[in-house]
Amino acid sequence: MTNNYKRTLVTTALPYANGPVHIGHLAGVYVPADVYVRYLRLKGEDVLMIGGSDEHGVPITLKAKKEGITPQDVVDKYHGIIKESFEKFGISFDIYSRTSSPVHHQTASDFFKTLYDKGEFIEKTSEQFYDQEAKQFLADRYITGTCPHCHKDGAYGDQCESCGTSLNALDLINPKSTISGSTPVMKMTKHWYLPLDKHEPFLRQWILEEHKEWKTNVYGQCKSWLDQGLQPRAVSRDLDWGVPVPVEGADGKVLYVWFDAPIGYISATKELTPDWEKYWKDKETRLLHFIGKDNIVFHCIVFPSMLKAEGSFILPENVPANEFLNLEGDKISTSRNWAVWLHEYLEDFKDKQDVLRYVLTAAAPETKDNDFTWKDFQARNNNELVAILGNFVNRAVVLTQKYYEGKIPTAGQLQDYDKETLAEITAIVARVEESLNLFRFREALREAMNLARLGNKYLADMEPWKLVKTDAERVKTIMNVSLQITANLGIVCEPFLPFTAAKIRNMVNLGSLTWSDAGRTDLLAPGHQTNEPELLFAKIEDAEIQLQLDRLAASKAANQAACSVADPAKENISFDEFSKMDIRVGTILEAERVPKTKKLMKLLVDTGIDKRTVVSGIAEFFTPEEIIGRQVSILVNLAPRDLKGITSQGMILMAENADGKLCFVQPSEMVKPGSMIK
RNA sequence: GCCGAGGUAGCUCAGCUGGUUAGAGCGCAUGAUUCAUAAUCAUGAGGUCGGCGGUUCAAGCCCGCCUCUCGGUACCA
Repeated sequence: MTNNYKRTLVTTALPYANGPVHIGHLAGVYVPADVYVRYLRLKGEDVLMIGGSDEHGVPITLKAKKEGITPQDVVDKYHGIIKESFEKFGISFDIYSRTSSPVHHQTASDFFKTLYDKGEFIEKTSEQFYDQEAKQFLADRYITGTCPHCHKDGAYGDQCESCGTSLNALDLINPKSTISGSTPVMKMTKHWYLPLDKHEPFLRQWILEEHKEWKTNVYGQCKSWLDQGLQPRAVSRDLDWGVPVPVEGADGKVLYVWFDAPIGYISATKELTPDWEKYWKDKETRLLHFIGKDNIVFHCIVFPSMLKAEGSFILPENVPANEFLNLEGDKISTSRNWAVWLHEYLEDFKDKQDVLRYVLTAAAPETKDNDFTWKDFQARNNNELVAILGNFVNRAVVLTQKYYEGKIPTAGQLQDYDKETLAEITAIVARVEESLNLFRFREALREAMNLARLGNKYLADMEPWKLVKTDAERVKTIMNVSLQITANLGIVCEPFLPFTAAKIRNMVNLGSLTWSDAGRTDLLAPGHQTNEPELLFAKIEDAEIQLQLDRLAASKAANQAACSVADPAKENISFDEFSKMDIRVGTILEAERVPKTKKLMKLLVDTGIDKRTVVSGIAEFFTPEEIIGRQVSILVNLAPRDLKGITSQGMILMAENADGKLCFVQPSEMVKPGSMIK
């Protein structure tokens, strides 16, 4: 597969510049990509690794507003933190750029223009909220109001953070602009759409027929999207932060962030080399996107459609997407501060980049979500890196110092066991290579560690420390073999543990080697002088782990405290306004789940006035049997509404707990159906 | 509800187009050993392969139903 291509272009998902990078990003994208790229470089292949910060989009403008700074300030801050932490961590980007750069703006703008001129977009005019005071259209996120579902204030136009429901801004009750506080009006606005549906036949052929070798999670996800049918997707929006839409009459419109972000890969390449077209437009280039599973649809469906529509670009050959990494059993969350932040890790664990790289590779979420625990981190460091890898290298080098003042001894006549051991080096290297070619990084790393295991076993079986008293000549051979294994570790570990590999090569005093040197059993010539041994890894004590666990516990406590604070009171209303609501006590006579829904229950309620049908979103918490006969509060004069083809006449009042659980609001003793609640 | 991915030893995972007693690493137990950061090496215990049914001479792998986890999607008056 690899052989048909002359070069490889690796892109890594652009981290969103509204927060630092955490272990989830690393395990899913950057560590595997870096392992792969380092491996290809070692093989002497022509490869570029592209990265950068994704700096546009509404969340960044909101964050800026909240902190009273400009969007540029926000992205400057996080781009700086992210870029620096990647560098220190050893993610070997050829370039780490950003989408606020002039080159990117130009590139994205040109890309849009090309598609525009080719007639690849469709134009649609629709009504959207407009703030008359601020004179601008409002993104969903800029509108706040009362959630139509849980009736809490402070819901955003796209999502209510109280009940977690995704919303349509048009449904918000009492909408307000977060910019001026005024009530927005509806106004017509024009936008351009990429007709994904038009590319569907091509995508089906290209993915479902020609790329059956993609990972099952990626392939399945694509099939799911294609089977559901693709819709045109807006590529522009009314906002003042982003890449301006480069056509007449598009003032105040920018490219939608999903459209400009992947073009960032192209911009960065352009910034890196004048030869960029060779990497993007030559059929002999292999394009690979390293991403997390949340990005599958963009990189397998949307971006390829864009590239295809443009016409001159190549399409990805593979998209090795990973699943998600959890932390101590809970989902990683930037807003809830439930994460291990890279820049903090680098502070807390100085010079232990490879430890985290090792743990994240060994426990990478390659086939399903995985859990990172500090206990596991400690165990893998102490029991694997220290005990197996570090220890073997140390034994080999220390014995060499002790017996030969650090000079490589000459091997004598090889015994069968020596030959078998040397042959095993080659076999291991081949297996590492095979796994890496298939993007199976966990497996590759495990195999690389087998080289150290081989060394430990060889030493234990040969016992040179005993033999040295009776057969000094034989010991020279044993040590020579052990040192050849050590030197090989200096190569094989490079993709996974670059800092460690450099230390090993330094200890045995070898310069840079290539992957083709791996497997050789004469890397170290007799008489070659090695350097003083140094320990590769240090044990990590319980106290250090406890510190991290305490920090997480504190974060959890802070979240719970924030959760337990009741929402502020709503605006005052008059008694008349209250009186308009006709709330009664009713009795549930019948209840059944609405088929094909998760939450809906169809109820027949005796309101005292009549018997009426009400559809309520309570099916997640109650079974029909347990609620029949129960007295409940019901708002009877709410306008009827059709839900799943059933007319709901009224609303059952529910109390919602912080965890989202619902319970009925009912009278403390039985009352006559139809009793007023006032 | 629908679509997709997953549920294999305490933990993290392998198991190719179905084929002898289901594998690895770590952890655990026992033994050996001391060159090495009490590290290493050997041996062993530990699995109703999520559950039930079916196809087959033969199923972890194929089919059906159920269940749990994750993601997408519909849905909360």
